[in-house]
Amino acid sequence: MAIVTGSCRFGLWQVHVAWQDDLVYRVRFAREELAGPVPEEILRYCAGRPADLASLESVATEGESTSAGIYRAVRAIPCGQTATYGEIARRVGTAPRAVGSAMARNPTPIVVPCHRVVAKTGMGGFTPDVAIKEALLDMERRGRVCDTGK
DNA sequence: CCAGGCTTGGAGG
DNA sequence: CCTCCAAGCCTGG
Repeated sequence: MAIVTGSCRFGLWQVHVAWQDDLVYRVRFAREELAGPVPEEILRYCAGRPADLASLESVATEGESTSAGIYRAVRAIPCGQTATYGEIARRVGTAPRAVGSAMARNPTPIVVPCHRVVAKTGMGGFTPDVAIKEALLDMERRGRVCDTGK
């Protein structure tokens, strides 16, 4: 079975996903739709329904590199909660700025919830649009998304 | 090798 | 409170 790609809607955006079974290779936000399927849990998540993102794996967390460690620490942030760049940095023994770079290059947003990493004094950034970050956090804080239903 | 990034905390006005 | 600045660490080019 080869890697599949597809997209689903999240607000004004389309979430493009490249994946295979439980492993996600790429996730990115774009304007255009992309024909094809996305993992069930991501579909549920984007629709604001109970989703278990932990059942998915990301290529970002593979290996022993510093960034892989950062991505694993970020995945450990519970749904609906946030952590600062500094907190993540201390947790893995690196600098806040390194965490920022890692988030900026995160190959699989959502699966690695980089939107839950905020600056100590505010929101922090998010490519391509910080509005997405706000919408995701908002949805997690108010919605049922965090209920895995288990 | 070096520029630059989704930071931070401290100094100083 | 606000601006300025350097320390700090990793990655892509």
